[in-house]
Amino acid sequence: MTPTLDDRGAQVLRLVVEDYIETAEPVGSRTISKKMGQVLSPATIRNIMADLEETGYLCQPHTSAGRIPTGAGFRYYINYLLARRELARSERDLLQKVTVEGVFSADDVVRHASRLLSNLSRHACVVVVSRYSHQALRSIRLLRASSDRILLVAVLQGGWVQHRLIEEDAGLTSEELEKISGYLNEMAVGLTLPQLRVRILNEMRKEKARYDRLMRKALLLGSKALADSVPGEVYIEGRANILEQPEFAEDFQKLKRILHAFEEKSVILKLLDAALESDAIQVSIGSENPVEGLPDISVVASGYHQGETAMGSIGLIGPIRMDYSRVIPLVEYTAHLLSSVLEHR
Amino acid sequence: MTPTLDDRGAQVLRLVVEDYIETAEPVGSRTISKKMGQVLSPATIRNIMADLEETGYLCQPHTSAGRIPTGAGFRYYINYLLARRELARSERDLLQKVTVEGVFSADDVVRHASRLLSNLSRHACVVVVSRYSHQALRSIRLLRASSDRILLVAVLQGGWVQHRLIEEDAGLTSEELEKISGYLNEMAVGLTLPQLRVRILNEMRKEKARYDRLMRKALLLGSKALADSVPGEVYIEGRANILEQPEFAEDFQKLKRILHAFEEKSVILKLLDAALESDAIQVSIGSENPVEGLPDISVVASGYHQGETAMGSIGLIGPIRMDYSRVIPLVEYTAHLLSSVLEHR
DNA sequence: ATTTAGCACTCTACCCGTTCGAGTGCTAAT
DNA sequence: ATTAGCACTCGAACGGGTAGAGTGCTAAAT
Repeated sequence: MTPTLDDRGAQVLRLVVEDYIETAEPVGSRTISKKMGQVLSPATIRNIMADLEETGYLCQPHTSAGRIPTGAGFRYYINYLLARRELARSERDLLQKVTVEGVFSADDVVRHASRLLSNLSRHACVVVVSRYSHQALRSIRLLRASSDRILLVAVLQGGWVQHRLIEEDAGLTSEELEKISGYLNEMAVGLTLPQLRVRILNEMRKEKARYDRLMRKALLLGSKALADSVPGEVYIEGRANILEQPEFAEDFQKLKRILHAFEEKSVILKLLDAALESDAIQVSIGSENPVEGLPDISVVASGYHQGETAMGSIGLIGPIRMDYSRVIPLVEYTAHLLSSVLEHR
Repeated sequence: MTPTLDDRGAQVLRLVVEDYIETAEPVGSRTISKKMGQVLSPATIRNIMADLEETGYLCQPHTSAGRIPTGAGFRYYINYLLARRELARSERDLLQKVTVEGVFSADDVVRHASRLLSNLSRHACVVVVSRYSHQALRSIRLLRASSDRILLVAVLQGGWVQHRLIEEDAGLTSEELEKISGYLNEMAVGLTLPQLRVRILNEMRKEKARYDRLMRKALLLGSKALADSVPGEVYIEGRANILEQPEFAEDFQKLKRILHAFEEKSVILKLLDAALESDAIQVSIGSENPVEGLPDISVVASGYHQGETAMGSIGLIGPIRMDYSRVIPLVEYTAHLLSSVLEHR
């Protein structure tokens, strides 16, 4: 889409969108005329609005109501008209404080950030941690968890911690376990989890593995632990903020659909999918978003990364009528912050 | 409260409660008369109902409506009239399968159970894991997490895994770390986390600690890691089920309060508090429940334990109008199941 | 040629009165 | 003690009438 509107049309569109974002009510020509300082009369505005309706940027819920922006209207607004409101110092400080201070695992950091972001924005905040599998291993250790289970703990580049249980049939003494653990660790350091898996499968075929019982055991346990891939995590904070939006208070069906979506990881992943790879902020409005059955919500999301590797994404989920001028810088700043905090771990 | 009702009164109360549970509508005398096989006419039922209203077990939303049970009515029903419906074989099998099968950490087990229970009951399910601090340590290990952070991993009796990061200023070689880890482990096995804390503080005063640098380091790291107590976890599944209840669909304020409560761990903990210590099932109805501002919900919960130690509680949260005859056995069975599964870990 | 005042028109939200039906309480008969 | 009968009450549902917000169109003004 190219900017096809003249100045006046664009300004009216902008004012309509902004008023609608504020009030959630259809906007009339009178209101806009006033906002422009009476430079143009309501009648003129009406003409302009009629044009905007023809172009598809505005629509009327019914004949004698004001106008509300269409999806295309919002899209145009976001692409060409949006004035980014810079974050207040207090907001930046708060976010910085929460993410940087304290000794937390990377999971905790993104969780805290998510919580705070949902509070600041008054929307639901979602964080996806998807790329455990791209992180190099810093160390790996086997511990006895019970008489027939072993716990594998992996510390990844950047403070992520993974652990999983492995069934173990043959009894191993703790010295043997220690030794196995050492073998695995030596093999693993610097590799990602999928790389380690490949390496283990290769080693299993080699000569040496045949003769060293403990090495054989180590490979076996390793391959067991890595058999299925790591799923990643989804954290959602501030779900209840959805309830504060008047558009959902009125339409119970929409509300239900959204809250049900929050219970399904896969749906959330789909919603934030576009933001996963890119660092740029992604805004998907209403029917643009990749999940059918949720045409009424808007997602503002951005990927965050650790060094060169994309690690996941963080985003806000709310009504189409979001305060983008505030929300976009918020998400952007938080994503940057996450990236830079994670870098130094 | 003692059972103060004659047979007829009790039967009518029971039928009113059961009909109300099913329909969420006020129940009229006609309906009850039919349900009793026309043994008594509606007029007679009306008299009985009027009595029940005087006693405080029923009330009318307005003069010409049917009756609905009061809190006291529900309480009487649960205490004296409830016929437990045994679980279907399929339900039991399903629960058993989910909790027993697969190699999962204890956290995963309670999580799965919670998810399934919420699906079976169509209510929101909450699990509290509160008693990490009562579990004896099976092993403890220090791993390097980054150049200036160390990861402490603790495996507790019964498959619970805890890990936390510790800041570490002085550089330690991996051999030294290994040794320190060994010291700590020796000290820790068999103790609970708070016990270990006390022990460490004691050791720090002793002669030996003064002269062995690594031991001193071990104690220091240990005390740092245990400085603050372990918070425990709260998992909630099936929040959206709340939306399916007609009483909340009508009253948006109630709905908001409940969903906001779900975001606050402390509120949830309060709600399940009573169930934490006891193994018996706890039912708290409406205004009985310990959280003010939530007079419209009912909590059915039970503690679960591991061996002799209370580990946490699992419960369902729904409208006062819950199908107790089904829900109570469900929660009870699940709690038992959790206890027995965790025992063998 | 553009803007604007004026006006008729449209549609919704709201209020109000009516009706309908479900359910009650009371009384008198069984 | 029970029940049939009946008058009564109340809320939900329906319909008409009104007020108000906002429109589109037309003709006048700039």
